[in-house]
Amino acid sequence: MYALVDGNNFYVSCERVFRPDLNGRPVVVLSNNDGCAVARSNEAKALGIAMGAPWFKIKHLEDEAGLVGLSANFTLYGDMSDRMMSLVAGLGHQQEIYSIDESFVNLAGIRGDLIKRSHQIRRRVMQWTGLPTCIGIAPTKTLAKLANHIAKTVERKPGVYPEHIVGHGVDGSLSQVCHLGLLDVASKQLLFERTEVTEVWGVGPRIGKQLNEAGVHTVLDLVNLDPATVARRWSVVLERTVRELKGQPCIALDHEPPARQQIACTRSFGHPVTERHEIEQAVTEFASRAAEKLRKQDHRASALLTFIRTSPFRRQDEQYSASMVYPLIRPTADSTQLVKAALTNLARIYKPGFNYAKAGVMLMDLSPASQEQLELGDWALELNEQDACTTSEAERARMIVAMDSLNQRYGKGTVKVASAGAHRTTTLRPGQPDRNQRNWQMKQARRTPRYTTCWAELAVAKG
DNA sequence: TCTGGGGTCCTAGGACCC
DNA sequence: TCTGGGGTCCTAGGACCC
Repeated sequence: MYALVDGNNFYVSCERVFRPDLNGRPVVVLSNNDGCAVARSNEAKALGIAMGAPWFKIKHLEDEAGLVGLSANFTLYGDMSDRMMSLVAGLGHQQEIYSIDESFVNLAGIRGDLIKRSHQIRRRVMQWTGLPTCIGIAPTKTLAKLANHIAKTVERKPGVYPEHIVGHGVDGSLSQVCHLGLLDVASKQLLFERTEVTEVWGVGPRIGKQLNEAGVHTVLDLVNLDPATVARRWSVVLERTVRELKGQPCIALDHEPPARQQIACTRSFGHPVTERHEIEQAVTEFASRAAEKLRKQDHRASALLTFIRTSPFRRQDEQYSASMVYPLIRPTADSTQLVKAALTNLARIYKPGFNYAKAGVMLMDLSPASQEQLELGDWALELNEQDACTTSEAERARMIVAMDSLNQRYGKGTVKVASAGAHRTTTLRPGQPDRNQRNWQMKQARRTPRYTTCWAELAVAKG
């Protein structure tokens, strides 16, 4: 049995903990540059504000309906999330943190009344963090998500589900806590019949539309499909969803999720940017931050992608979008090298005369640092005096660690890479590179010699 | 002149999630 | 004027090899 616990209107609830005056009012939390709504209070949802609605289109509701728009504070939400997650973990023995506001909990081996236990956890989270939550319980993760949806809907929209099933009062009702495992077949069928198929985890707008066209409108319709047919007509992914809805677990709990396979840092500018140096500045920042995330998970990257693009929303503008991958022969987490790579890419794809709206840096082909250490050792042996940098590998490593801890302590961007000198070398990394690296190497060989950078230009930017 | 078939790897693109 | 920022997984098709 699995539980899915999630925070209601999470970002808005976090804000309300410190701004109780916002209770009962329509509130949205806005993305970077106050671009669009990424969280909505129930009151804001009732106004018909969609997820992702651009602020400039809903701003008029400030005057008309008392709507409050808040700029996001993701650091705060992250902290609140950590506290919530540690409390929720007490619900069972294993927890998978699925997103900033959601976690699955494995309830195997937990005896006693799961509903009472869930309500206790909800009360504790509320008492200790001020965050409201809902909990769905079921034999599979997909069903637990569905149960959670039902728990929220019962609370928010009375009348959607038959009253004789969802009940009233706290412990006997499906509001806030919904345990599908305890319901009889007929009741479940009724709930499924009243739930749109697009509410199912794994069914997005596209597949939803296709299902509708095939006459599948409700969860009940989907459950009743034959999995083999679904696999043939749609995909093995949707087949898994159908099986999970039937109660057959196909998606396991990841209580120790694997390290990220890629790391991205991208932003919209908020206003059209044409100046090359402005984009260079942004790309430098993105590469540095991505590198920090990379070191935090103790990995190295073997490739870096830089992209820039104009805004598809500005129809009157000529559109341009380009990206380029920079292969790193020796996997690295060194900010200087990564910034250098990002800027080299940028120089190749940047074209003057366009109104740029967005840029980003992605690190790819990540591998654990431990593996890298060995390779680093081998590589260092091959360095001859000509190739050697002014600082040693060990010094560089110490500097990176110092940089990260300063940034962590005094805030993002306290210390950053300002510029980098490049020294051409042609040393190739020995050992057995994996397939991707070999591929990168081949491409690299056709393109440019490798750059090694020095740490002489590390600059303190703030304070 | 006739022009296989199976396997693997890689990439791009599409779908989904929050 | 102003339209988020992350991620994952799967599949189809091309390139290449034997």
